[in-house]
Amino acid sequence: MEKYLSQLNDAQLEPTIQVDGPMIIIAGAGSGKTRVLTYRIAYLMHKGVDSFSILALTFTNKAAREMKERIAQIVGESEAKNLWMGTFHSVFARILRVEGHHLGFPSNFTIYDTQDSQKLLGSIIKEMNLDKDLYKTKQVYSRISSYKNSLITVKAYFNNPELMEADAMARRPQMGNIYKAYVDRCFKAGAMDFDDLLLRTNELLTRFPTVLAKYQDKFRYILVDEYQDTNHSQYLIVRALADRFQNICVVGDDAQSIYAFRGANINNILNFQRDYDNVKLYRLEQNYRSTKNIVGAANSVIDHNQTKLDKVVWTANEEGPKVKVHRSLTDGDEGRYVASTIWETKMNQQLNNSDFAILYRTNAQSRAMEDALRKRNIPYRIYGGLSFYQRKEIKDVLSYLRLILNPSDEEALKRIINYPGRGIGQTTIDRLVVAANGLGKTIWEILKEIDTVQVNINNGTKNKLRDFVTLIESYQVMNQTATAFELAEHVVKSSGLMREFNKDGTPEGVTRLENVEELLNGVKDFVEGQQELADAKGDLAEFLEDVALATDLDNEKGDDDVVALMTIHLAKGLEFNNVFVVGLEEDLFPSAMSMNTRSELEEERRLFYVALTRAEKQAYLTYALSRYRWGKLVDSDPSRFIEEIDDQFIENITPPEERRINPMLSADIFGDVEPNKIRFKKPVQPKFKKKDKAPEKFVASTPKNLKKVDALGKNDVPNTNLFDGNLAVGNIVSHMRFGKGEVLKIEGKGTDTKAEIKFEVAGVKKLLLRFAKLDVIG
DNA sequence: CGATTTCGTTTTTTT
DNA sequence: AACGAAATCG
Repeated sequence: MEKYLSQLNDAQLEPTIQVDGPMIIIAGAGSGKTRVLTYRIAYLMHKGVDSFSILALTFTNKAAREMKERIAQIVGESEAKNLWMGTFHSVFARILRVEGHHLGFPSNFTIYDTQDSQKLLGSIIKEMNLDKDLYKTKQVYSRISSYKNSLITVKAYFNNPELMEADAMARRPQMGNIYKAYVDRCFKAGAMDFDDLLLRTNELLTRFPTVLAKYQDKFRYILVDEYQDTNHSQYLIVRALADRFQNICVVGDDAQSIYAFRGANINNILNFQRDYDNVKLYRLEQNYRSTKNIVGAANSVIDHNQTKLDKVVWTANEEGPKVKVHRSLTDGDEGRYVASTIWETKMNQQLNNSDFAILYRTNAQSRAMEDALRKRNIPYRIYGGLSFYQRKEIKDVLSYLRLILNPSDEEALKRIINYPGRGIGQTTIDRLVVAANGLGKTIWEILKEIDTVQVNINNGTKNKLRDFVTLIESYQVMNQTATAFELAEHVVKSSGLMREFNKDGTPEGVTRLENVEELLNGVKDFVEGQQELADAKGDLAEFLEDVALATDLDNEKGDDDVVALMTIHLAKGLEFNNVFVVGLEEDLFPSAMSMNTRSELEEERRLFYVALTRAEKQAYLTYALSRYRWGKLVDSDPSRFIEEIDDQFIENITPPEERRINPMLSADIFGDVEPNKIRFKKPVQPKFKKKDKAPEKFVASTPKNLKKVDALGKNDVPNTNLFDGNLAVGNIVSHMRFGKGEVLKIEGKGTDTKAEIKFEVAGVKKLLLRFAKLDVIG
């Protein structure tokens, strides 16, 4: 143990060997908090704390797994495996399997994912004959989610006139009734959604003091990582469990709180010292990850936030190269710039692909990056987005497995009762739902009693329903003896799913088949992995739970040498040698949806801070002057976040000519640009005005005003436009792709002159003149 | 009842 | 641009 402790600096050592009492560690980015957490857990065990009585809550399963491995290296495998470690969701799902019966849930309850929940809400809204444009499932879902995360149960909702009024004012007076119906239906289906895993845990601990006492006694030492991103529900669980022994250690960085949109409450970390007595406070402020330039740039940005704890992150690392800022014309160019830079840097510095990450605000941005990387044959992997387990074909297979385990699972049943086609149509399903609701039973129960129950379904269809029941029951019998893998394979082959997937020979169809194959391999791996662990059952239920709570990051093979592409949210906690933060444009990052209030904007800024601080050696910030959004080419201004960085840490590297290393590779987004025609008379450096704008200014002004400020900045650029003045309103022009059109409007000047042109076929387009090659024909 | 086509919506981030 | 839901037809 001594040998490990000697690896820590003084600031890290103190909290590591502080055993008892409440404590908070404010850990700046890259300050070694994971190391402190792991060593602290090892130290607790070293000091005689029983490994069974330590609960460590992490933000991702991957973080938990890695931490466990590191602890195992110190204290040994057999001890480390007794630790309770995982995300809030997975740990409390595990506990609810055991204790859920107190609340009336079966131990094999299903975990509904977002898709399931929204589908159920969709049917409820339909059944209640509500206007689906007014009650959008997504909005209703997020509203209910925020109720749950704030611990507002259905009962609490109806006891709260303010809430009801707020929903009524928003022209959704039926919210409460939808909420009630949704909760009832989930309960009847033996299902919990993500938020229920926390809400029901709270219910359990509140309503059953003996259960609370049991877990208080069990978890004598509690550690919570990423505490700044806990929501109210999680906060209460932690407080309840830690109440008896008060051995609670939370770690976090208020500057990295980026999940307010799903209920995270930054006040949990800001107020921790008020919540417990005699809190010991530790700060980790030395950054070991990044160069001076990166740390300096990140600090200068986060300084613009008002809401924050006092903390000075510094580093003794080398100065390193400055943060590079690069401007492109389009998102396609941006991708090509990133890809070629990765290519060159890799060559020059002998780096691996995995030394690079491309981070973006929205998943949709991955496409341009992907295209560019593929053309350069740079291996990459996209994390997040539609996760593997949410793909249609995978959900189809999983729905069978879910239904076998829990036949009450309404969403699984509805998904597969007629897939592959069995001649059971929507009308039949609707009648089954009506019958089930009317009798207070599940659809499965109605199906089982189809002969006796009063339902308007003809005999032919009834036969089909009986066949379906027989099929599922035969699987249930098999599940008694077979492994999860044997069962899954049998289901895929015998249900007709395989035939269905085989049917179309399109490339997508082949991919689907491969995905199913991969799922089966995954089940196999799982079963084999579980069999190695003596105490695990290796059964279907556990597999499904893993799947329901898995994130894309968790499925990381880890051994691939690939460039990582992901959203900044997903990148939290990770680090890379070289990081590209792309799409730094107003309305994209910061997102247009997040500029209405100061707190939203500050969260965007923290997100940017997280992005920058992922980089060890070199950070690149890129933006494009126009990009395709919603299928249309849209002009954009550079993100205010670039301006907020102190000049001394950044360097503009937009080259005099757009980089088009290999014109053959750059099928341009316009499809009409001849690369050698693009010329600037001189290097066009974006000039960022450095005048320390107060954040208030951004909040007070409307987005429109902000745009003006930025536009002025852009117009400082010398007029280098070759086309300026050559075109007038009313001209008839010809465009290689869009064909003939008439110039409606010309706006802007200099390099940014744009023309609005009405094409005969393609309709009205706005084009950057410097870029679009137009022939004036009249 | 099922297949095909059209229409409309979507892009903020995720356990 | 891309996907899903609804409308339409067989």
